[in-house]
Amino acid sequence: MSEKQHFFQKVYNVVAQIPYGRVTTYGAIAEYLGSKGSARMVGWALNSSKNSINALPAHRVVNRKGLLTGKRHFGGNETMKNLLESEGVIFNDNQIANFKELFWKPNSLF
DNA sequence: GAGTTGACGACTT
DNA sequence: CAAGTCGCCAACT
Repeated sequence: MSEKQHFFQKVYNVVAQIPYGRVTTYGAIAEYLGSKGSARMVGWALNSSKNSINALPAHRVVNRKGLLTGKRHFGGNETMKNLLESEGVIFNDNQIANFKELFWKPNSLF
């Protein structure tokens, strides 16, 4: 297992740790991994995860604005938004209204 | 093997 | 304040 895979593995690990009703951002995860600017890799990791047997709560990962940019990868419908709303997340159109409150940072106690 | 894309983010104009 | 550009690194064509 190379260190690159560690990057992906870490993403899986962090995303899996996101508490119910909480959300995080790609950048926060990337930063936690030590590659602050590689938020795209986090997205790639999730993209790979959907192809894997991993059942990651990727719907809890949004961009820094709290926008569901990845909803199109959930089948193109509002599955992502629906799931989050199910967890008590308040939405304003496609943006999380109380994003700041729900923001969960890796390395944070949960 | 080289170029393009991508679930982002921060900086610059 | 809004839009454009660059950087990040791996995967896909």
